[in-house]
Amino acid sequence: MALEHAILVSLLEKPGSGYELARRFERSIGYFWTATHQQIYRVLKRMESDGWVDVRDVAQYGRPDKKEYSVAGPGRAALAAWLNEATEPESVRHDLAVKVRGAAFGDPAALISEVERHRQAHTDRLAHYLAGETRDFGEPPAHGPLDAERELQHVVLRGGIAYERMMIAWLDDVLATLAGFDAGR
Amino acid sequence: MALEHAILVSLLEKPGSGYELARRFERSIGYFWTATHQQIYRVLKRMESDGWVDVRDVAQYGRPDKKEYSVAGPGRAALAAWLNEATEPESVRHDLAVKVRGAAFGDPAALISEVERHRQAHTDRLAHYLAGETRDFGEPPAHGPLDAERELQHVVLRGGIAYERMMIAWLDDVLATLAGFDAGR
DNA sequence: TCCTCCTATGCACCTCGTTGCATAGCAACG
DNA sequence: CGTTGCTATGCAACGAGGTGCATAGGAGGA
Repeated sequence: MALEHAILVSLLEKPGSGYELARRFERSIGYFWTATHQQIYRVLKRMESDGWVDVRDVAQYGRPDKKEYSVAGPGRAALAAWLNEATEPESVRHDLAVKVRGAAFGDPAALISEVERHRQAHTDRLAHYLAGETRDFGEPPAHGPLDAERELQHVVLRGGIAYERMMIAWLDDVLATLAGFDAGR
Repeated sequence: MALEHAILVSLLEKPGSGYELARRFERSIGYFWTATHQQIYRVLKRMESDGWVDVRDVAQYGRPDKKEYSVAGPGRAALAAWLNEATEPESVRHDLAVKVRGAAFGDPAALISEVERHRQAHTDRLAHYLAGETRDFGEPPAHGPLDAERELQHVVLRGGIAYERMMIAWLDDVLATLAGFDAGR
């Protein structure tokens, strides 16, 4: 389980509340690790009782108070230990691939609109990534070329961009294959 | 949940026992949808009681008897319904991406061997895919160019190949980034 | 003969993840 | 003043998924 480690990384990048973490998991972090607010609150409780994070009540004006979490020593140690631990690549799960193979036993042409829907979703996400790259990494950093945090965030984003481009190209391949059945009928 | 649909597709391609399905999920199907034998047996029971599949006891010599499952009418209908249903892209989970961003708060160089391990795994899998492609799709099919089942299996395999190539290229990008910190120190 | 391995099926338990719901403060709008 | 909507936290229940273990037939080797 890497959710607790993903939370540690996010809190090291910037301390915040459960609610703020949940919103980060809808954007940057969530592009390669998803979590709902329920999971996050539950795991934060456990991490707090394990001494991995510290909590601080923060009064806010114009909105409800919040609990701001930050990483404590044992949390840092746990993250360091996990980084040195060998983990297997996460299992891939593409329901669309199941559908494509299943289309052989139904109407392949009926799948075209579904594939196009997925293609659109990946195109949108790619545009979003590219906009984020220009915004956050377009200019060389003011504090020298060796800011590890920034460089590593950028290489992860480049991974997301490569993934979306690969998916769009593959979905075009799928569409061409499906169109071939139509034409050849 | 697509496990039941993945099982339906696999049984339509070829009827078999839970044990055989489990081994298929370790190879072809398992490249884009994973499942343990426990999940498979459990779901097969449910599918049987729902009338999605038929069972046939098969006596074997030199090994224990087995139950051979095949898809029944309601199962076919359920698959067709699912194919016409809009599903969201599965959420991606790359623990390595979490590690890469986490490396900013530890020793980036310590991550190199872990990244290289993953790169090797993806290289191995790519070689396996390419061998399978040559074996299964190298020759044009004897029964005409419009065998939908074969064509669709091939396009899914091409997706796997594209994924592995993308991952290898990205891992090289990560390694170059990590090496940059070492050199610049 | 015993040990190990492969085929084949299954139970019990536990964790992870999701859904639905509840509560509560405050802002903005009609 | 009521409704809607955003911030913020949390409980309860359920289903999916994974680990460990158990059983059982037969093959093959030490």
